[in-house]
Amino acid sequence: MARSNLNRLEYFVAIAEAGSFTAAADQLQVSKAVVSKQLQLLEAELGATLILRNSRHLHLTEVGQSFYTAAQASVAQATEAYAMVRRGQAEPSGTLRITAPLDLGTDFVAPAVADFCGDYPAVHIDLTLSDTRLDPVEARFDIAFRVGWLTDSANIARKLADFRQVVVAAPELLQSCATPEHPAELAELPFIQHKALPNPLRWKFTSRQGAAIEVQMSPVLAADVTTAIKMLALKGAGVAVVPDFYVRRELAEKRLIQLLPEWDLPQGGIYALYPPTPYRSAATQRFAAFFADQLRRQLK
Amino acid sequence: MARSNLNRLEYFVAIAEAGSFTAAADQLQVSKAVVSKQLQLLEAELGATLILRNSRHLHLTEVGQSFYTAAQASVAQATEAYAMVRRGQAEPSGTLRITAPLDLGTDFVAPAVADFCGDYPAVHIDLTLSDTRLDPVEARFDIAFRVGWLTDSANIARKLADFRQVVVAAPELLQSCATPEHPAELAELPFIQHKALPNPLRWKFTSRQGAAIEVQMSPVLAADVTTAIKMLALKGAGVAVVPDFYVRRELAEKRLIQLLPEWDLPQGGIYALYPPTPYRSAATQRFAAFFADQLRRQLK
DNA sequence: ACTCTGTGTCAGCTAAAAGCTTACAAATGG
DNA sequence: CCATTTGTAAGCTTTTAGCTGACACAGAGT
Repeated sequence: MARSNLNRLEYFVAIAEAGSFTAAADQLQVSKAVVSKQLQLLEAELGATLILRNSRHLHLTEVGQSFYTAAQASVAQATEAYAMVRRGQAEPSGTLRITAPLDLGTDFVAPAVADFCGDYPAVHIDLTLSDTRLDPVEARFDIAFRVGWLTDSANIARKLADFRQVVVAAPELLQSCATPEHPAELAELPFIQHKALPNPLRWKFTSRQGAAIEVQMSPVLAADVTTAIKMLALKGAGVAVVPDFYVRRELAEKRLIQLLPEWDLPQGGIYALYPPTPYRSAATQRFAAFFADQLRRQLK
Repeated sequence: MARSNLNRLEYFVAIAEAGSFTAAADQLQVSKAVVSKQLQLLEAELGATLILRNSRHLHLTEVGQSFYTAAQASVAQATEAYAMVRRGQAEPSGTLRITAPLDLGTDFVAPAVADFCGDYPAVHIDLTLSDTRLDPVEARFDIAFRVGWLTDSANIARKLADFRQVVVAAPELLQSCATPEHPAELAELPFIQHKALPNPLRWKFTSRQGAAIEVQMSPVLAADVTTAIKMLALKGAGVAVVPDFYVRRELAEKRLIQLLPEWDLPQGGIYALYPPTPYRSAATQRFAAFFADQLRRQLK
């Protein structure tokens, strides 16, 4: 006995509803010969005659009637399933799971999330801020934002922006010790170490003229979270290296001073990481675009 | 956007339920490569990722979840539709519409129907007795029994038995007039005419020795129903030509006498007529077999 | 009785799927 | 670190869906 073929249900239902093979063919956008043959195949699969037909009229047999009832329900349900997903693709909805590092997360992602939710009330956002780099597929995130440098992974990455790292210190600290004129002098200053970095004490400076120097810092404090680093630096506990975007306001308000502005540290990137799926939900796409836009505007 | 292909729903549901592509492939009896590709095609049709997968684990995305719910329902309904019909094909059920001529109907079909209903309570039989030859497809009969000779039609016929026609008269009648020794003498006797026959007065007799003669009867009475003919003959109203199977008991009980037993009239057949469908319901097939068997046994 | 028109079916063909097998990369458990 | 399992890719074969054009049939209307 032949295996069932659900597509034929669609043909049968169309015939039953259209009232003729020709009409069904038009509706399904195929030739009437196809409709005819598909029904024959369906009847063969079932071993039963569903439709009595001569070239003028057609009506369902008794089995045809009961088969129609069930088939119609199935096809309607299937159509609904397709429509549901496609509708969801067009109009963002559902839950969006996002993770980001604490710094970027608090200052940029969280406000964006708030704005986005206002625009798309059908979307529910679940935001997880953590400096441990959570894997999108492992932890089921739709988007994972990254700051810095990407480790190799199977995920799909898109760079949203570059950022500079800057050496900063509180004005109070600079009163007690001389403002350094050269990177080498930093080794003498108390340094606040970021433990989450791969090599938190060794920094490579490059001057605009092309000179390069690596400096080994002397840690007085350590933290594994950039927010804490910033707080410590603000309190004058020491010198710290932080992303520029994260201390924009503090620099502007002179609560932190950038040291050695003539020397550059390695640039990093702000990335969006997606699980390696061929298609992304409308909500995902929309939020990613929304956030990239907002970020670009603020960092300009 | 690609048109929907309901078969893929079955693949998707199988994957989701089996928990792996390999298991789903086994269950569907196809290679795993096919399962993989079909899911990719489904995702392409939908423009959404349904299943997050790496070579070790897989789990549904959010859209995948809701799609699964609907798809599962659809597939289950479809399977049920198929099963329903196939079950019906295996185990007779439903309504069986039968028509038969009055004579055959009362004496043979009706008792068979009674017995059959006892054996198959799931079958409901709708029996229509009428000497007007109803068309199976026109009047939606599953089986139409015919006695005599078939006119050309698109329907499917199967001969169940032969029958002889016999000339009969009541013993009372034969007291008032001499028992005929030769067909020609019948022309002198009062004849009961069957108006439903194409040529009810002209009968061709054949002797065992090969002699043939056509006789033109002289009607005294006419009826369009064999039951009435028999009744009239029993009352001694005249001579009549009737199918042998219809007067077996009366002949055995000597309430009717067969005239000219050495001469034969044209033989006819008892037929079952079906609408011209490629497949017949289990109930139809079963009843036809049942009836043919019972008929054969009684006419032996 | 006729043709005319629209209907379902058949035959023969082409193109597109569905399917298999083999090979391979990634992940995991010993 | 190897053995094993799992999903995917590539190349190929077979099956199916689909088209067109011809045909037989049933009514409707001259």
